[in-house]
Amino acid sequence: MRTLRYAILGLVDRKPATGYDIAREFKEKELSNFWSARHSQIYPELRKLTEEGLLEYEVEISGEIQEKKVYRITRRGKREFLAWLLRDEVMQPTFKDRFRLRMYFVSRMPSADAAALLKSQLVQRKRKLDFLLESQEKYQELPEYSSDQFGDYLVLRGAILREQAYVDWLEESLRLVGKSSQSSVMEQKENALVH
Amino acid sequence: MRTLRYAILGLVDRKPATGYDIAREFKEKELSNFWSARHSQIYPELRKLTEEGLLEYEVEISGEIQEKKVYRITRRGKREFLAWLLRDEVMQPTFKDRFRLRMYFVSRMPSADAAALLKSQLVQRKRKLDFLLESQEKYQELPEYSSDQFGDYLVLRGAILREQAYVDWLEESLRLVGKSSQSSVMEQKENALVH
DNA sequence: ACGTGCATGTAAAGCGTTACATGATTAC
DNA sequence: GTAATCATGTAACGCTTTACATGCACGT
Repeated sequence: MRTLRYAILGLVDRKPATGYDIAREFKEKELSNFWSARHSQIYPELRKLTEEGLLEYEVEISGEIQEKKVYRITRRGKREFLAWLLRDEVMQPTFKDRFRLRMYFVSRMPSADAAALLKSQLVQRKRKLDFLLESQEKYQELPEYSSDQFGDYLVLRGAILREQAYVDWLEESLRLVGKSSQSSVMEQKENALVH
Repeated sequence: MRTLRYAILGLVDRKPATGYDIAREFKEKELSNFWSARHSQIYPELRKLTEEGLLEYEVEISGEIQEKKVYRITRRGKREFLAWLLRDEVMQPTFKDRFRLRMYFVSRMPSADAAALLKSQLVQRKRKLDFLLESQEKYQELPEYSSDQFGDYLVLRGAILREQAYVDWLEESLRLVGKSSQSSVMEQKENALVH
């Protein structure tokens, strides 16, 4: 699929960058909500892209000695990136999610443990959602289509809707675990042991 | 992380199964919304789990000759699975999504192409959502906590909320692309070329 | 007889994480 | 001086997909 390749091309197309810059985008920025890679994957990919003539770099000096390679996209790079960008793809059937997998097996654990796991996720997801909602405040009005901010805004909205749905699901699940386990035979036994 | 290992343990714990059965769960069932694997990964994993004493199998004959290995979970397998199930994990920071990555770079493509890509995804996601909503109709009432159906129901609800949020995001994005590009300079040039 | 589904495996290549490795710059 | 950040790489290992490979069972 070579997705990382195109993610890097796109980032460098937005703005010339070093490998370190790219790693930071994947770690801290909006982008990290739907793609990421470590520097150990990025540096070899930058090299490959340069060898293929899709990127080129200039060496800059920061301070006295330290060199950094600032990559720019080439005309061929732009062309290949645009071709990828316009490809209409079938949707990914599976978004792997370990927590959902655990919940699939929820009946194998005592309902108190299920509730604890759900609450822990809920705290984390809510924190994430709050952070995203704060980021949204930077946008007082809709950015112009042709600016990079427009893409930033679209995917930020996507992340917010996604996290909100996750939070809704966790809260609903917590309610259902409470409701369903109250009446269950298994739980009556558990309660009998506790009281 | 060895997630596949535990997914398989859990499935076999729910119900004795062959490798083929497991592959089918990952391909067609609710489970496929948040985890999957191909038979080429499943068969070696089943072998490893058997060698480690977490699974065991009996050979059954279907028809005259064809053998199939029906796996059951062992007591040690149950113990290890439960230990995994109760582990409280930090949330995955990134759910990789190629389509969102494309939209991050939306300003690099003409807005007509962006709209076309969004519409294509929308059709696919709506179809998926409809399928999930249909599946939900099977549940006339909340399954009992201790039944496998309870987990099925929880993750089905999760999938529905997730897909609904995706659909909402796509529709909102389509509106924003229309709105923002109407007034943009770039788009006026595009229109000038068309008319 | 033929096609679809059942059933099980291996091999190669690609993708991704963790760990190994090194050194400069900057702010306190 | 020292800690955090900037900066670039490689190696080993694990996970995942695609392709290669084989054969039986069942319905029409």
